[in-house]
Amino acid sequence: MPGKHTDHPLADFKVGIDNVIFSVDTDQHRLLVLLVMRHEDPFIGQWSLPGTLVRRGESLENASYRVLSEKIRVDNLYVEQLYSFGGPKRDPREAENAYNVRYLSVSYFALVRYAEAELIADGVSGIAWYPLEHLPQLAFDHQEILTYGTIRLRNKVKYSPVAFDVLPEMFTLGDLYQLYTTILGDDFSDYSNFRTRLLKLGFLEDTGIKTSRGAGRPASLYRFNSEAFEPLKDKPMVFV
Amino acid sequence: MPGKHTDHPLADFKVGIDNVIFSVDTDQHRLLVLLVMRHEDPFIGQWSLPGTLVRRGESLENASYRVLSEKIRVDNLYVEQLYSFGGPKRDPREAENAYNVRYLSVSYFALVRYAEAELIADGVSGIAWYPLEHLPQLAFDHQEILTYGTIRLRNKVKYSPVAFDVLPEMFTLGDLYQLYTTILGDDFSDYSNFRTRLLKLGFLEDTGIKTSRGAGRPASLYRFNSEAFEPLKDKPMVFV
DNA sequence: GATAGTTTTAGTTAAAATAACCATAACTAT
DNA sequence: ATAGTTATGGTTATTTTAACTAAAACTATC
Repeated sequence: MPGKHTDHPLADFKVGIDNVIFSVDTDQHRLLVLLVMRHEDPFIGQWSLPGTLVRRGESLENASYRVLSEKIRVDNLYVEQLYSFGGPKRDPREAENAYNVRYLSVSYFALVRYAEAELIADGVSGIAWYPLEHLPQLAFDHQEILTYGTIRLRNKVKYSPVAFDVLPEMFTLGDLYQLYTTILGDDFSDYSNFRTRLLKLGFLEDTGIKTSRGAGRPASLYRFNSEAFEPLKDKPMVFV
Repeated sequence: MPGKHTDHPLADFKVGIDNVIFSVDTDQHRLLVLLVMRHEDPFIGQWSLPGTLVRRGESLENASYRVLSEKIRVDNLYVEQLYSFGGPKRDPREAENAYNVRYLSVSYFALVRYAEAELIADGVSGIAWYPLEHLPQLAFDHQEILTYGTIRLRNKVKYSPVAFDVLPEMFTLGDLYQLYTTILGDDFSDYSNFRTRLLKLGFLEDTGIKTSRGAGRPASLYRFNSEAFEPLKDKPMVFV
């Protein structure tokens, strides 16, 4: 029953998923995004965000997770939907098919633990972490999606405790500070003030265990207490 | 070329737009959402968010705006994309068609100026502003979309100057305060502190014009200066 | 094994922001 | 004239922030 009481034909869509998967290499102080090489047209030979088309009976979230789990093995991650890009002419395949099927992309944003993430090389597909400052040319409108994802990442990390999803169970305040400076830039806060502020919030438990990594005084290992964070979840924990 | 080197059939989609259109009736101190009565199956006779299916050649934004402008006449508004709901089984029509076409909804969020918004009655369709506290049962998953939109509205109004998109050119600080309390609740700030805080930010210009509305001392009319706001746009103007 | 270098920890202090008030001005209604 | 009402312009104590300072506890080196 297309058209109803009007005569405007409806558009037919394929729906794709594109994942903006970030990780933070704190050792090298780099913010990374996962890219895959395209092996088919359009944009063959170009880097792109890992994506797929949604299958029958598959939810958007599942499609997003399927692509992610095909590319990397990881246990600790944070995922949320980002934005939908669906204008006509955004995908060159639209011109090729007789029925004018359109391609809508629902993008997802993920942050994964770098040290733990293992890239799955299937022998064919190129796949790599790229630092945000040295990106290759991207296929489709993926640069736009990535830019949008980067803004979302910076906001997320400022206002919600996603950092603890990608840190190990126990971490030093230095680790945490490294994570924040890598994502937000070096000038966002003094380390000493960052410490006192976070400790005063009261959701970081000192385990008492000390760890020594190279030079300097050993640091205490802390644990994130999600129950203690609960009452604070509406307050902005702004670090700017 | 469905399937490529796998044999998983892709899903075919129709894409719909659903608009969560808010307005604020400051006189009655109510937050309103625009609902329309459905005149066809499924969910015939139930209230729903104003929506449509995307036509050939039409962008998502245009489809959203088309529905909005079919329902109300308004000049001043703020619009942004909200979220996409696309799981299988979210629309009963999916079961009815032979090809298992799925229905994905891209929702948009809008805030319009209440005093100016004129509902377009076409003689058939029921259309009404409903206060958020007294909602009827909604069709589809529209209650979920609306809940999501409400959260977004509260965040938007706290962190960005959307309020000035729906206030008249000139307004009193009392008008502004009314708008904020209606959206965020009465306990978010003392009026006096709200005043001093906003005035210190420096993007409100006192026109010097006084207006008297009923009892009390006449109030100054202010104007929003968007250039003066520009450098502040990254800072959270948190009112909690 | 003394010393320099490094990193964590634990402060201090001045300035700024916040929350809770209070007082007066300038109007309307009685 | 007087009471009621709303806008305006404060004050004050308390917190929060930003910029430093200093000591503690280790490693590496001479």
